[in-house]
Amino acid sequence: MRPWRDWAREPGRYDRGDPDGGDVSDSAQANGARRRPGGAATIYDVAELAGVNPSTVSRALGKPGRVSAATEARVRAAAEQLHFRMNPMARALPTGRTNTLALVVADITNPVIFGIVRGAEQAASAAGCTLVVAESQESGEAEGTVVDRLMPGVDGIVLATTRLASERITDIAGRTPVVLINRAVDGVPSVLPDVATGVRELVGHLAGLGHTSLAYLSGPTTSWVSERRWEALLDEAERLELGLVEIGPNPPTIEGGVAAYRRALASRATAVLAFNDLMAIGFMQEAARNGVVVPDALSVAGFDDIFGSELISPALTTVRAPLVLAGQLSVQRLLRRIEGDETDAAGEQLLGTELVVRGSTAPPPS
Amino acid sequence: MRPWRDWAREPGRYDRGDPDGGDVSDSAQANGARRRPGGAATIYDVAELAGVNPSTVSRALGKPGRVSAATEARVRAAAEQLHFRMNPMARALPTGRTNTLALVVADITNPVIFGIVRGAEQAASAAGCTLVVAESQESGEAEGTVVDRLMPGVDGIVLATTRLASERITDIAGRTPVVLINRAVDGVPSVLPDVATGVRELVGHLAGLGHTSLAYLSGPTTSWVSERRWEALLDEAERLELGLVEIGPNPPTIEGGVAAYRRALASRATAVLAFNDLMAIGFMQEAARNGVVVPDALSVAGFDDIFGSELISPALTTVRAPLVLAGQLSVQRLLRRIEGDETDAAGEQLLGTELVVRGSTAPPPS
DNA sequence: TTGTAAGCGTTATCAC
DNA sequence: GTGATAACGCTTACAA
Repeated sequence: MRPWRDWAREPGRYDRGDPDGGDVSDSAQANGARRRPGGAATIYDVAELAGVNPSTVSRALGKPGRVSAATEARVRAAAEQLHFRMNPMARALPTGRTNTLALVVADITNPVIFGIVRGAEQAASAAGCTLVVAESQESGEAEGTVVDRLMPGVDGIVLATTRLASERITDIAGRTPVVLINRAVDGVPSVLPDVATGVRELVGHLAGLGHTSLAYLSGPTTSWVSERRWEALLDEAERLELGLVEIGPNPPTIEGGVAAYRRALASRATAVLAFNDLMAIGFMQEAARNGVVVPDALSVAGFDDIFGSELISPALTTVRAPLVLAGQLSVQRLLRRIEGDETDAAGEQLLGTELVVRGSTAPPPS
Repeated sequence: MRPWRDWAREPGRYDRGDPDGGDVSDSAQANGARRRPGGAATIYDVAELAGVNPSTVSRALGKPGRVSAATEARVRAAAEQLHFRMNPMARALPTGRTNTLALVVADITNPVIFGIVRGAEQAASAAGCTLVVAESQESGEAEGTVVDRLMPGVDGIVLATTRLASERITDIAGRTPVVLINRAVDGVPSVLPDVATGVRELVGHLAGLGHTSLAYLSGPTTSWVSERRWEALLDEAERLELGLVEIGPNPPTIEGGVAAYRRALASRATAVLAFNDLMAIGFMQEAARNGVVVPDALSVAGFDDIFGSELISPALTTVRAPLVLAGQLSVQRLLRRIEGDETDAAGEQLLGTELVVRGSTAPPPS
């Protein structure tokens, strides 16, 4: 019996109990993995089995070269035999590192998110981190609450398409590492689509087809990207001397696209650009219901190239954004920040976009 | 300076029978300079400010009526003032409860998952729990690893469309609370679509249109639901005296549907039922590329009613499953299990499905 | 290289 | 009702 083992086993007042005072071998023997009631094996169990001190187990399993090869082998074997898994909570306490990252999104059901989630999950698990996903349901209020709740339990946060005010974001970024997706805030690292280029390509495509008056279905006022797309559109429209109207704000959903239909039609624009594909799809569905043929009577385009954009008929012309990549990069940058690497401190990382021309755009009716 | 604060700093705990009398205050001081990484307050800080013992803070913030109203108010005010957030890791250690649930899915990018994730996230956050999402990428191997890694850090696990072997699932369920979605295993609670009814409705619909030979595009052999659908199809085909062939196994993806195209066509079946909508969509896309008109030349149907099924042209006839509900219910059942409620111990919970007839099914060519 | 023991922030048990 | 303190499982100086 090891002295430290005795201490740990001694029934204190707050001992979860083991009525038979010390010998747990009966049930332990049978199961092999369940030494303590309700719990898994600990480094103490492993240490006992391997005949070493718990701290040695910690070292053997943690750092590679800190113990002798022979000891490490013994410890590994014992850990294996007991199905030992390190308790991340217990580890988090002394180290302050939880190896957990949070991804906060506005709306989980928006397909734009899927790519981001997948990329983030991949990058996180590749780094041995756990990813918690939370949804703010398009509400800045709810998002703040979510972030507050998550903060103490994670090493850092990726805010994707956040609806938070800039000051709030700065504040949060001051307390914990943060990376933004689809939003730029001074002093906070972010991963963004290259809005200007994407808009330029799309408007160029439309102008090339002969369109001279455009309508933009904007997203929520809280959407930074929607605002930026609008600004870029204004620049391009001015440069190419095209007519342009903004219709919105709208919810960034299918319903938002449906709701904007009449106003867009009333604008007499010959091409409608939606803030995102979801809105473009809703708009096209409503057009179809009203007997307006896309693209013959009206061209429609979106942004993001979500799942479904090539399914709808006609397939949607859109500006593809590398969503999976955005998820991956944001997590990688977050991890770098957590490691204390401040080299890319507050930069905006622009992701190239790609114009995908499909069936929903054509020359305007003559 | 509060006495308890001093005592907390004094050598205690493991320091049995060997009081070195030396003070640890130097290192304590050094640490005290920068409190917690991130500067967050602890219950000690709150207690100091409120002029009470840390344990009182714990009680005041934890259980409602365990302290006097006056004390509770003082504690709450102090906590507020310090922006105190309870450290979930520290709390998890003595309680064994992490208030974290895991959702493990085969493929995050499969739209079937979206509804499940959303429902699970809603139910979890409604219960004050954090949801970690992990992906097994359709590999049972990877799924086992993921589960092992997650287990010590969560209170329970929802396995959605798991690719694990039954014994492995039973084993996991023996170590931690588990609820299954789209999979039944003896002794483990599960949430399932009512396969038999859904299949009966769909086959009835097809038979009513005049189809007499059906082809089933099966999913992976590891997919429990795919197997069940096949069995139910066999029953129905037999009962209605219809021809039926199985084509597969296939990956449960768009590519899987594309790949199965030629074999399905060769079967001369007039109606093709895919294991899921994704495969049905892939199949329809390939049919379109080959000039085969759906539903005139061939009827196609799927299962799940994912986002995109009503977008594709013709819109897909499918058996809708209440995915969001499945996510919610599974988390609710998991929580009940975690609370120790064994009443619904190992039941299969069947969710009603709904036949959604759209444009992809029609009478067979005469 | 390995053992010793303090400490992470919280809860639970006991004593007053 | 509140204070005191061991314990949760792990890491990490410091000692040996």
